[in-house]
Amino acid sequence: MSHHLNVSRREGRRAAGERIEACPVTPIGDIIFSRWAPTILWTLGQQSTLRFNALHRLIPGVTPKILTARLRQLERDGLVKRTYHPDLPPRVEYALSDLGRSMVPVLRPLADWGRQHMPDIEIARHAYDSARAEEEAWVNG
Amino acid sequence: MSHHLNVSRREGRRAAGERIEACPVTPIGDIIFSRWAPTILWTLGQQSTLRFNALHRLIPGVTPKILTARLRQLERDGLVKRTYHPDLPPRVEYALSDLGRSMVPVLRPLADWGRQHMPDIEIARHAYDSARAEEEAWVNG
DNA sequence: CTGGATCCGTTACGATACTG
DNA sequence: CAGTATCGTAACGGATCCAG
Repeated sequence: MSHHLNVSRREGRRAAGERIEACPVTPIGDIIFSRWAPTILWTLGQQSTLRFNALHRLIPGVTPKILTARLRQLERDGLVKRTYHPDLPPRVEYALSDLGRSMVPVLRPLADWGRQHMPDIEIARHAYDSARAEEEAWVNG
Repeated sequence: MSHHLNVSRREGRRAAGERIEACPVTPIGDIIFSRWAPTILWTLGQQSTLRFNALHRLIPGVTPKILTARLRQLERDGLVKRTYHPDLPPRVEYALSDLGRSMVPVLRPLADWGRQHMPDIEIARHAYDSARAEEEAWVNG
């Protein structure tokens, strides 16, 4: 998955009696855990086709290097189609493949959950940090 | 996002007229993009509570170090509850919070998509690699 | 023995600059 | 316009070590 893409997928030896369904998300980890992949898919899903620099402008924070790397990965995975037009200046258009388009709706529940619960997470973080700070102050007397 | 957790979330300046909904997945990237976070959430979702080493055994491939780090993060985010029992030997139990439990079903569509389309992705990868290899052979004469 | 922490190497990422 | 080159950072993976 992006970093650590080359993970040893060795089988886990299960103790007898332990019977838990393996995490079903793991297989697509390579896609989902990549830093910008979901954002790229989402953005391409909003616009039928986009040129490299357009995509770059629409995704603030990503650098050309990373954007290139993710697009190549998504192209290899068959989620994105890259079309090179040998014009002057050169023109390259990116679009979702059918496979890529099928993934976009899947991101929805994730996004909805985020919108709904992000505030709770922020609160939890502040609470945790406060508790840790207090704890530390107590130790340092 | 685990790696690169400390990402500058600077606003992107949009060119006038470009009107695209920002990727709604980004806000929960810190949670979802972490290498083991979904797996941990999923595994805890199957079992009401689990001890550290039990969790370790159930998630093959993760090292104690990483497992600890992710559990701390998820605890800070309010998704996981950590309970320390000062027994001998010591006992630490991990379980999902209500917030954490609410996230598990969200992973479903992702998992289903993966099960359905993973073969297509494998095929696309082989096709891409073959094309590249052929191309290279052509260049090298 | 359990629940970690430390040391060290690898690799994805990020920032800036430069090129066909 | 569409990337590539170079460099530094930080999250991960493996192995080992440690305290209660």
